[in-house]
Amino acid sequence: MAQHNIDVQNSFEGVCSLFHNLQSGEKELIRRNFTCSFYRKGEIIYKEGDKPSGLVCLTKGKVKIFKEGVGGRDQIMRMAKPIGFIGYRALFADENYIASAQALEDSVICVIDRTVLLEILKMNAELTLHILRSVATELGFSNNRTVTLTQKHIRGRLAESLIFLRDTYGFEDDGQTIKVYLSREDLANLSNMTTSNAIRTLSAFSEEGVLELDGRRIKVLDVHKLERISDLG
Amino acid sequence: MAQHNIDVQNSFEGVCSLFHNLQSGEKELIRRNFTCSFYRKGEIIYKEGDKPSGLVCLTKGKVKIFKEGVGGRDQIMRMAKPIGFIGYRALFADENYIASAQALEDSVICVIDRTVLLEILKMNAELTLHILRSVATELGFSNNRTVTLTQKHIRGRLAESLIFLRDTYGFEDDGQTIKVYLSREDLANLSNMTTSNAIRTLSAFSEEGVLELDGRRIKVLDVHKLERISDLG
DNA sequence: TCTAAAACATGATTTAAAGCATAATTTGGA
DNA sequence: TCCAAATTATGCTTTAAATCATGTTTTAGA
Repeated sequence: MAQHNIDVQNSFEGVCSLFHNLQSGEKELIRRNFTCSFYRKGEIIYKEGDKPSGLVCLTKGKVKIFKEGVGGRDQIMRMAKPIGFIGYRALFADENYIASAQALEDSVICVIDRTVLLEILKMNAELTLHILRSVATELGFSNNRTVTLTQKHIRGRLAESLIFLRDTYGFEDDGQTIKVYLSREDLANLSNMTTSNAIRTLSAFSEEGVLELDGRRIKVLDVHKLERISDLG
Repeated sequence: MAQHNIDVQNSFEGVCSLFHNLQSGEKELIRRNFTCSFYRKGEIIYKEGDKPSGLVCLTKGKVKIFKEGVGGRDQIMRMAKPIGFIGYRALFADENYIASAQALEDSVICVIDRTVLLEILKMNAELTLHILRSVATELGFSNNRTVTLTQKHIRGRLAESLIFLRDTYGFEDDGQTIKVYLSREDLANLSNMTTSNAIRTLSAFSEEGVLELDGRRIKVLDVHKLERISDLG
C-alpha cells in the first residue's frame, strides 16, 4: 500500500470536489474517516453479495462493474473512471452489492465510512438532493441500456459500446485511439454477446474501414459511420 | 373529471402516507398544490419527451410505463399499482421523460407541483434520503432486469414476467388467477419477445399444466414449476 | 529463454427466436 | 345487431447469433 505512494491528501480533495454544498465541519468529519488503498490490475475490489462498508471512490485507474449472468456469462454494467464513485447504489439502497468491481489497471480506491456519510446526508438535504439527482440520471441510463441491449443487433450493440467507451475515457493524443484497452471478452461482456462475435464484428468493422485494430488498441477511423451503425441498431 | 367522483381528500392522504418524516407544514403545502384527474383505460398520462410538471402518483387503477424501442417495438419498463409514484425518475434527474405512461384500466392520477416538492426536499434531508433509497433500490431492479432480459431464454423471460406480475398485483380471491389482464402484446413487450412468441410460449405453459388460460385470465396452476422455469433461464 | 496458458482469429454448424402467412376469435363502434 | 378491426392462435420459413472446432498469436511465469 504505502510503497505505492498514494497521495491521500490529494485523493481526499478530489473526492470532496464531487460533493456539492459540503460544509467545512462535514468535510473535516470525512477526512477523519477516509481511507485509501491500492489495487493491482485484475484485483477484485468488492464482490457481488458483499456488504458495503462505505462510499467507495476511484481516484486513479480504471474499474469495471459486472454482474454474473445466467450461464456464467458476465454482464459489464458500468465502467468507472477517476474521480468517481462506485458501489454507491448498494450503499444508498441499504443492500449488499449486486455486482462486483475489478480493477482493469493499477488503481487507487478510497472509502468514506458508511455511518459518517449517512450522518452527513441526514443533515445536509441539498447534498442528498444532488446525489438523488445523480442516481436518478443513472437509472435513466440503465433503462436506455436495457432497451438497446435487448433490441439492437450485434453490430449496433458493439458500435454503441465503442462510442460509450470513447465518451467515458476519451481519445489518446492522436484523437482517434480509444483510451482504454479491454480484452475481447470484456468488450463482449459489455455488449451482451459472445467473445467470438465480438472478435468477428470487430474484424468486420476493421475491414469496412470504420476501425483500425492493433491488439487491444482500437482506433476509430470513421466516427460518423460508427454512430450510424449504432443508431440503426 | 368531477363526474367520476374522485375522492381528492382520500387520495391526498394516501399519497402523503408514502412520504416518511413529512412535517405538518410541509403536508399543508402539498395539499395546496395537489391536483387529481381521471384517465380512461388506454389514455396516455405522459409521453416520452414531455417535461414533468410535478410528482405523479397513481391512486387508483393500473398503469404501464414503456419505452419505444428500435424497430417500433415497445419495451415495458415498469408496471404501476396504487398507491405509488410514477415518472419520478425524470423529475429528480431534472430531465424530460424517457418513457411514456398509459392507463391499463380507468385510473386516478394525482400530481404534486414540482417546485413545491423540490422546496420541501431541500429542507427535509431525512425525506430526501428515503427517496434516494427508493431510487437506488429501483436502480438495482433495473440492473437485474437488464441481465435477465438479455441472458434468459424466452421461456425463462416469460415465466419471470408472470412471477413479477403476481408479485406486483397479487392473486384474485381464488389464490391462483393473476390480478392483471394484459394483452399478449403487452405481455410480450414486458418480456422482450414478439407477440407470436408470447402466445406460443403461453400455450406451451398451458399444455405443460403450469398455467390455465382463459382469454386474458391467467391462472397459475404450478407456481414452483413456473419459478423453476424462470430460474433456469 | 522457454513453455504453458490465455487470448485472439476464422470457418462451419446448430439453434433459438424472429418473421411471415393464414385463419379463428373477440371486441368495440356505427 | 352487425361489421370492421383488433387480438389471438398455429404452422412454416428464415435468420441472427450461439456454439463448436481448429489454429495462431500473445502473454506471463518458471
